Amino acid sequence: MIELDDVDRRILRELVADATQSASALGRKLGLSQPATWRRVKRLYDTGVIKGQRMDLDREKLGFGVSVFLGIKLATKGRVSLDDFERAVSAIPEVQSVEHILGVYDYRLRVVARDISDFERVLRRRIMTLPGVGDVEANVLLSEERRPGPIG
Amino acid sequence: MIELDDVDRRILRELVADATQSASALGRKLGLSQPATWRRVKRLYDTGVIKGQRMDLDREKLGFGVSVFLGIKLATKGRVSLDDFERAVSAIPEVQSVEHILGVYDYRLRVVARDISDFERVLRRRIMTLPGVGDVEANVLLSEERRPGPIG
DNA sequence: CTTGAAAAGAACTGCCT
DNA sequence: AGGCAGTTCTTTTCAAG
Repeated sequence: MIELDDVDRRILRELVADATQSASALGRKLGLSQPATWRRVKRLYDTGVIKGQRMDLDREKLGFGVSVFLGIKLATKGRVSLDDFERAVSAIPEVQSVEHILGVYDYRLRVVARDISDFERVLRRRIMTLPGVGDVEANVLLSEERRPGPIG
Repeated sequence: MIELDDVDRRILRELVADATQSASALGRKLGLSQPATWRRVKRLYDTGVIKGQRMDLDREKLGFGVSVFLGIKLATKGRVSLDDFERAVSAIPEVQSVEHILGVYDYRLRVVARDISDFERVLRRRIMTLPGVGDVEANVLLSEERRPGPIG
């Protein structure tokens, strides 16, 4: 874990709100010069606090209007089973995220599809044929809100 | 839904892999000039296919090593109940995402905390006191893999 | 930390094919 | 659509206080 001062946290909060602003614009808000701000941002990248930047795409405009969350229980849960499952699931392009979890289910997948019948195809041909799959629970995404989350 | 040609899809695939690359670097890979590439990227922003860029922070390095997914059923489900719930949940800083879903649960929350006892505090003081909360299911995140998802 | 400056590169504009 | 040339802005790295 990395020690951050108050200025670093304000920088992170600003960048989470708008990732595209320049070091000089950022410095103006914080009362810092452009080089000082730039060095701090670079340090946040170098220490790994900032892992990078992700494109935020509109999946609906790309023709993928359906997102479904799947909770999956494995029938067998040895180390090999987990590795096999993860390797197989990584080959499915419709899977947007794979979360290994501890609780009622073993994995949570976020799957996107063009429509419900396209989702049925993915479910039957891709998901249900994954190695070791047991119970599957599905929840269809209606709407979502992303929030910045705590910084410090 | 928006019509994209093959070049646009290659641009999106490149940008999903690395959101920070410049228009000239992108153009070199595609055999396009810098202005031509830039105009295409701008058009992807203007049409809303690219919604923006998000900072990808390392929550562990920020001291928030615990992520938990909560499935929540509401006891009462009128329109007012949903609005009340969403408004109240938006005021909790530890909540990273709020997903309104259709299925076994009504909402799925992603909650981050410093450790398990910190998570217990959030759960008891913040989550369980939300208006209309019925059943709650919890899954602790062990590891996750994000994948690009389908473009076209 | 600051200011100032300089060089490189990226973003943006207008014009022409 | 795409390319070329040019302008403006940001990034990145200095030196000096």
